[in-house]
Amino acid sequence: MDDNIEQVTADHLSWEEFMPGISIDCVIFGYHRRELKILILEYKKSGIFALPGGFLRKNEELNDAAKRVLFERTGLADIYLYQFHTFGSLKRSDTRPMQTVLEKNNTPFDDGHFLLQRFISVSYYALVDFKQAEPVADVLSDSCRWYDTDKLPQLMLDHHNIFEKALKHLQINIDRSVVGLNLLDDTFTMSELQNLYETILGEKLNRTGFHRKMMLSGRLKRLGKKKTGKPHRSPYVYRFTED
Amino acid sequence: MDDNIEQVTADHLSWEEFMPGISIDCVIFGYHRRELKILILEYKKSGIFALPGGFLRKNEELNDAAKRVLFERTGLADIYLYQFHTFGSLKRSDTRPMQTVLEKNNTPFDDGHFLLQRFISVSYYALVDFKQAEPVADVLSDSCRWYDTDKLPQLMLDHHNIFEKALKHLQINIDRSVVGLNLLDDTFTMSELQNLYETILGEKLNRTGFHRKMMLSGRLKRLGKKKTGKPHRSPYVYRFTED
DNA sequence: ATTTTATTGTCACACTATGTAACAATAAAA
DNA sequence: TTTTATTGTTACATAGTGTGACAATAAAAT
Repeated sequence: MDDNIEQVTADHLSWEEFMPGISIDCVIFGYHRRELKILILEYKKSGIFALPGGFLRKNEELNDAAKRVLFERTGLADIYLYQFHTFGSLKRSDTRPMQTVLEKNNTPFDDGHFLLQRFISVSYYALVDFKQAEPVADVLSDSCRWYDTDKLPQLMLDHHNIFEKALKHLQINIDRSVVGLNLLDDTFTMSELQNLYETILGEKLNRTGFHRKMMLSGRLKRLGKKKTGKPHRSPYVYRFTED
Repeated sequence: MDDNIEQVTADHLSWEEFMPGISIDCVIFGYHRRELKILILEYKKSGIFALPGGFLRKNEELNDAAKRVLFERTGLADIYLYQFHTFGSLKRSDTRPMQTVLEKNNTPFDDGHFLLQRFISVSYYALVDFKQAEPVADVLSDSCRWYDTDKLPQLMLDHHNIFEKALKHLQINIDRSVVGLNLLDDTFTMSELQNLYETILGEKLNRTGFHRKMMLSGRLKRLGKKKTGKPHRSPYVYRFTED
């Protein structure tokens, strides 16, 4: 990354590099200890929470812009990304939260400031390895942190709608091995995979049926046994085959 | 509609009413005589074909803009519309086709003309009653006509990609009764419904299995018998129940 | 009036997928 | 050696789907 938001905000003319009116928002999913998590930014001293986002450069592919946002917030490249919807409600035009953010940052602005436009948000969800990601706040933010999806703070504008729609798409796509591949460790037990499913779907699944379905799918390769140190039969570990 | 494109093109300042860089494209599906069709515009004297599209007014809901485009091209309101993807490839930035269109229309323009920007296209597909729609060309076009989806002309920019992605989404959504409801007459025979499925999916389906699945779905109400005037048993006619 | 024709509605059977309970295997603690 | 909790597997019932067979029928052909 040879540019960053700090340079951009320091020089208002730099906003000229971006397409006006188009923003990119990312629902970045991680998974740890039976909890589904997403990354949330907190703007400085404002108590305003938002999904990580960014803008589209005038000579940049739309999907590349989403990858760039991902990289800037997590340090990770080659992330699974899926564009699931574009949000264009007029309710998104409320500029008060962003005015508050700019004030708290002591950033001078007028009504025509780039960040105070109406934005159409092209939204992606991403699947990342919770352990590998290193969340980084942007210049306007104090923090970029993981939040359990069942304990989210109140989010700016329609960002909670965006999250809910992303989760619905994730639930529909759960049977693609890319979901387990990106949210779990490289190898895992059948119980760990079932726990992931149950967390994402928000419901208990039958153990026998789940086991059979996964084995018949042909997407899992059984490796050795795993020592759990617990007083019962030790489970096999599995890995996803490429598909 | 109290505005139209004629007024807009006559007065360059009117482009100020629209969000820059954002366009809306519609894949408008119809069905007639076992053929799936979409509406295609032909720009005046240029041999350039394109999907019907439009732009987003600064104070307009994104979905309302799509409805407006639909109404302008078909005269129909209350159409089934589904936003399926947003296209933002740099390949869309090639302004030569639109320059040709403007030249053929004897419209003076410079490099900064509204229509010669890079546009991000928010794309919808629509399902309309082929018999009720009355296709209307816009000012830049000679015609707005139905084309069989298996005999499409070469389309501008990435419009063929857009069509293909719309068709994939239609195929995935085919089991929602809204598809049959909007593409068939109010009442229909089982064969007519099966023909629609086969046309959309591009494959033959088993008659017995199709019949059974439809009846078990609970989405069909059997009405009376239909006189076909043909030398064999006459079929029942059905109607979709609301869901 | 009877037979022929093509299509429709339904049934029967096989096969697959899924929900559920039961039971044996097992690793470590008791 | 027994107990405990979890895992892997099997068995059976139920639901869904693919396929062929056959009777019902509306109008044309005889």
